Amino acid sequence: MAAVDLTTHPGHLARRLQQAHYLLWNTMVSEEITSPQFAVLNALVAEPGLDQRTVGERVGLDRSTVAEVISRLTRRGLLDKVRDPQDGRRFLLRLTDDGVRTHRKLTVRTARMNQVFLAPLSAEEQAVFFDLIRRVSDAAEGLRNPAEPLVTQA
Amino acid sequence: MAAVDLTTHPGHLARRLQQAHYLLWNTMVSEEITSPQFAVLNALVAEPGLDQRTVGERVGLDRSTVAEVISRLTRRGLLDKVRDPQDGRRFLLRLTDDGVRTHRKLTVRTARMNQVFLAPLSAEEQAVFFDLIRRVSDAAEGLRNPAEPLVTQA
DNA sequence: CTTAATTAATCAGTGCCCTGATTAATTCCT
DNA sequence: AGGAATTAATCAGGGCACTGATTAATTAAG
Repeated sequence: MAAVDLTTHPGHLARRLQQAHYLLWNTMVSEEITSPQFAVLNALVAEPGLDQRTVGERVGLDRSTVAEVISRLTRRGLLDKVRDPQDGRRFLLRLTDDGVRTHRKLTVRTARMNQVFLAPLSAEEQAVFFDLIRRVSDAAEGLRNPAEPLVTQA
Repeated sequence: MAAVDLTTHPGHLARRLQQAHYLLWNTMVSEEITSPQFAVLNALVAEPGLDQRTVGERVGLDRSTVAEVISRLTRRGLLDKVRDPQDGRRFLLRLTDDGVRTHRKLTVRTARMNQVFLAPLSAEEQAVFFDLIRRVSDAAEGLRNPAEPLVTQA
């Protein structure tokens, strides 16, 4: 008697969009390496020697999740982890040769998948799609981290 | 040397969007009931007495996930599960009074949250946002379930 | 210099999401 | 009617995502 139309709820749509992407990734890119794992590989191609926390920051993974993803990639021999001699809390991360090869291979497939995924939209629509999603995400992210919590005292 | 810009990858954006939504939901709607759980409650407000599989279909959850979500809602006393006398494989699902109350309460908060979430977009942009995401999701969904798998023989 | 605050990483706990295999009930076909 | 396919639900197993608590190393402050 008071049910709501979920197709007008951005959260519901976001979840469906991600599910759709997950499926397509699985069939067109890889069943072994997931999209977040690829994101980590990519971050380390761009900036070899990052520590775990920073990688998480780059790709949008929290400390716990990034630890799990990295442990899987390490287990598969795609990246190496060495203690930072300058700061014993950190581990420095670096792709192995196999990791670099894997990243290269998946980069190609990912590009193809993105084309298929976005095929229902025209080029202009794709640009709008990116812009709108980015703006909404960034704004929500901003609510989370109040840039500078101005004087919060009585 | 060949890193890719993830902000042009729809999958990456979809994941970030969902994370942003998750955070906002947690702070503005509920820390107990999740968005998928609300979706299930909502489906049962609309159509009391659905079975588990159909609920999953309505809200976009696969058989395993819907089972987990329903078991949590049952544990919290928000819904009842009774074996269908007509078909002993099915369980018929129905909200408890508490479930109905919870749904009503969260509906209000969810509406507020959606406003905040979409605030960075104008009304027209919001409409476009929904349209584009729906079209991409539906198309990808379609790739998954070939409507009628026309003669697939040699 | 030594204690206190901070920071990187890990761990425990909860929940979502998918696949492939299994079990139990029903339906279809001969 | 009786065996074969189908179907609803469950289970096992892997992966993503978040929070709160803990541990170890570093930095800041007295």
